[in-house]
This record gives sequence, structure tokens and C-alpha cells, in this order.
Amino acid sequence: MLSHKSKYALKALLALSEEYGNGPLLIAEIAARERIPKRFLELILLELKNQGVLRSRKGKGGGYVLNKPPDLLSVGHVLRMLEGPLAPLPCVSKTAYEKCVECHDERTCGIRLLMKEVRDATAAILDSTTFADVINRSRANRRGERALTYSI
Amino acid sequence: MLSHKSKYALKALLALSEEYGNGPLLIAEIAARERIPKRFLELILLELKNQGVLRSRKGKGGGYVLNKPPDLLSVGHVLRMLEGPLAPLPCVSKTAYEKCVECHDERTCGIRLLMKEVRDATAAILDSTTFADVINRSRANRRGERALTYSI
DNA sequence: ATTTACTCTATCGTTTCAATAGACTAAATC
DNA sequence: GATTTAGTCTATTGAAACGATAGAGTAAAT
Repeated sequence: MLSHKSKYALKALLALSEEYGNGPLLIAEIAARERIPKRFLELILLELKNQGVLRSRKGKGGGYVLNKPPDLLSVGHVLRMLEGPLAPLPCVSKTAYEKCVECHDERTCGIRLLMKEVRDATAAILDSTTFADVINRSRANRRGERALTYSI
Repeated sequence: MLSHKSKYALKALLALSEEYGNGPLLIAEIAARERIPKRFLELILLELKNQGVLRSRKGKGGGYVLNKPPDLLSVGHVLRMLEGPLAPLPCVSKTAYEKCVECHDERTCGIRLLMKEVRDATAAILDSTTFADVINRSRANRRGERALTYSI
């Protein structure tokens, strides 16, 4: 399960992606739009800024902006930043590999082979999906729903 | 990431699956074989017993036994028991659905659509894999390794 | 100078994690 | 039926993470 923090982060980044090119967004604006506790969101955006995902400007006309276009920012990248490795076990992580101290033989450990499958499936989805993709799929879905509604 | 508890549980169940049909296994025996802290393993096996996955017998010749054959016990079933839903967000869980309080429109939420994909991929793997499968794949892998070694 | 808005540090109550400990109880065996 | 073997149950513990909340501070426009 994702933490609330990560979920909020994804929603905030999605809002910032939708607004990309239209100048900065206020924390307060994002908090209101996505119904996220404002003070908590501040911390989250600050962390994303320190990690290089966001840029900010203080004072009037300030706010937060994506540091690069939404089609160059993958969900997997952000989640690894906030939650750590996508892998269910450290011994199958590509980005944060660690040996299981109790394991006799990693190469033939059945649990490991299975968890590697899970990791690969998860990473395939999350690393190939950018925030631009998320927006597009959401829009496609909205259109689909409307079409469905009209067709009744 | 799985907790140590879950990892230990899977390894213990794997040991019990390998021994299925050969009478009960002692906690101490499993702990030694899989290098799991014995006292911690007691708690884990007790929980698995209370959940109906294991059966135990006290006294001499006692120990733990799987409650049903390893080809009828899926990894997904066990993990849900110990870790809760496989889904990254409660709003995409099939077994423990919950609405996100802050969400405006669940049907078009892009984050949700993406996480549903992840959930489905994960569940497809873990629900279709039994402990018998894990053993078989591990054995196949061992044979493969040996063959590879010989072929050099 | 003043307002606006982000920045940083600290704190807090709760829960989970990963064990550890000890007393207890059931079941074989001798 | 005493004794050993081995699982059962409750409690505790220390550390860390979770999910905020609070307040003082600082940079940048107007």
C-alpha cells in the first residue's frame, strides 16, 4: 500500500502537470483542488523540490512548477523517491539491491524468483508511464464515459 | 516492500510444503533450516494456524503441518492475510475496497486507473502461484543451473 | 515597506515493526 | 501418573514510520 504522502504527491504532480506551461501553482491552490491537508502538502512539495522534481518561486506570482515537462517524468521515478524500491524484497530490487541475510542460495530461492516476477511487472508499468500519459488516459476515460452516457 | 514477518512466513510455508506428507515439522527445525529467529517464527506460525493455513500437534512427535496440500495454497492468499490487500491504493482493491475521501471522481482518476493496472498485474501473478508452483520453479531453476554448469 | 508565499525545524500522538520474555498448557512416552 | 517435549498465549519493549500540526523565518514582488 502507498502511504498517503505518496498518493498526495502523485495527485499534486498530476495537477502541476495539467497546468504545465501556465505559470506556477500555489500550494493552497493545489491543496484545495485535490483536497489535501495544506500544511502536509507543503512538506511533500518541499521534498519533491529538494529531489529536483519541482521548482518554486516565492512572493507574489510565486508557487510551484514542474522542473521538466510531464512527458519526461515517470511515476516510477517519483514513487522510488518517496517510497523506496518498487521491489517487494530487497534481493530483487534493481535500484536498491540488498542480500537477504538468512538466504542460503539466492539463485534458487523460490520466493525470490516469484517476487522478481512481481517487481518486473510493477516496474514495467510504473517506469513506462509518465504524468503526461496519466493525464491522457484520464481524458480518454472521461471521453469514453461521456460516449457511453450519450449512447444510452 | 514485504515485512520480514511476511518473508519469514513464506519461507516457513515453503519448507512445510516441501515436507508435506512426511509428518509435522518442529518450529525449531524450520527456524534452523530457514535461519529465522525462533521466537518470532512461533508468533508467525501461530497466526497462520489461527487463520486456518496450518495445523499443529503438541508433545513428542508434534509440530506444524500444512492444513491443505501445497498446490491448493496460493501465495496471494497468504500475503493478503499477513499484509492486507495487494492493491497499492484502497480504491483499487477487490478484496478490501475503500473510497479515497479526497477523490472527486473515482471513475476518471488517473492515479487510480494506473494503480488498478499495477494491482491487476500483481494479483494475476500472486493469486495464480501456489506453493507447489514455487517449489517446482525453484527445482527447475536448480536443474537449469546445473545443466548450465555442466555445459561450460 | 509591506504583502505574499514558500522554507525550515520541531513536535506530537498513534501505529507498526521486529523481536524478546515468561508463564502456561496439551500430548506423548516411560 | 510423572516427566519431558513442544506448542500457546499475553505482555512488553525499543525503534522507526505515519500523518499530520505549529511557528518562526526568509525571499521576492509590488
